[in-house]
Amino acid sequence: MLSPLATQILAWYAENARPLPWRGRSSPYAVWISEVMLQQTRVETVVPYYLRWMERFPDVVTLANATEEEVLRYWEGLGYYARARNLWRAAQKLQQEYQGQLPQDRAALRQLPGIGAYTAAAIASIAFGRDEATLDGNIRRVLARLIASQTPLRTPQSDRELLQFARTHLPSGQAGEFNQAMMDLGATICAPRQPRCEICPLSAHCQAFQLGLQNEIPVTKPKKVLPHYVVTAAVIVQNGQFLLAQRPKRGLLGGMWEFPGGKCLENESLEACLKREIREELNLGIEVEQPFGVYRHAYTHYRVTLHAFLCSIPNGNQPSPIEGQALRWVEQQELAHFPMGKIDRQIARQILNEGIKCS
DNA sequence: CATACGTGGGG
DNA sequence: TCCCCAAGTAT
Repeated sequence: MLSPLATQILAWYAENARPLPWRGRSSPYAVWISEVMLQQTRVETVVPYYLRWMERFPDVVTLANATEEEVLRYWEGLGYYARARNLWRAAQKLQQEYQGQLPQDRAALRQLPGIGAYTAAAIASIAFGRDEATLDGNIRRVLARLIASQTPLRTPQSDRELLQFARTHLPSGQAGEFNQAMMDLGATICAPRQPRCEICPLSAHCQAFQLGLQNEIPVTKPKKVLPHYVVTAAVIVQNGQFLLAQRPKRGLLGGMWEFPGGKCLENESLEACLKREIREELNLGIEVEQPFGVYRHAYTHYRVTLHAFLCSIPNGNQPSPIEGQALRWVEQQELAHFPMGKIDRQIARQILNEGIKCS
């Protein structure tokens, strides 16, 4: 027996499901890739990446046998790059331990790198028809409004309440549809701001709407102010080649390539900062020749203003990475082959556009 | 349990 | 310009 709420949302979904490339007769692999790409990322952003990815890595084995570098290149621009490396590692685990097939069980899925509580239940329900409820940002907001929950979202207490409610309405055999329907509803009607309650198929079941509280719910925790850092980067040119360094596998932009540099200390000049950073990281003395560009960027938890400088190396010195990071001298035309975050890609593009004189 | 982790679009 | 936030996960 379906609950009236489940009946309503499934009927709405049957008419209003967004036509997305991973919907329809998609493989479990396709569902997996789409779910990971969609983590904290908008549908419109994901679609072109998804299509390119599936063209190049159509199945688990193809992905497992690719290089990490190429995987990151296909991910470049999507952000949260640990997702790409985890996908690649998970593919290798699937190839070795599961004959290249995704497991169908939520608990087994949960053991793969990059698959957490949400994604495990999403794949189990969408790709394998399992009766699993799940919570993402959209579903949390929809459910919180349905029960007019005053509990701040993304807390263990809130998740317990919401998951319990979701399970009582989960239509057996149609959990995947139910979960996707809730997400589509959250994305298109039950929006964070200005929800369109007048056309919502669930308004008759929605306590927040009945109470006129749809703009007050869900309750969210106050945000913190983002710190701002001034950083420098060196475009080091020698014999027509540019020096690139690979970032550590863990942490910000893990495994991506960059023009080396780092954070300025208090009261430190840009040039002094750059020389110090290059000395610390590469045990290398450089000559700072001229300003190359200024780039502003906001990451999730801080902002940066990056000052890039054209630099040279006096008389035959050579860089030697202190932290064991990889270094490469790269021709202009090769820059495109190295996965980079947004700022470094902008610098690389500018190098190509301007055609740097080589010393 | 709090924090780190990217980027782009909309108001 | 600035703030919000979007199909979360790992530590």
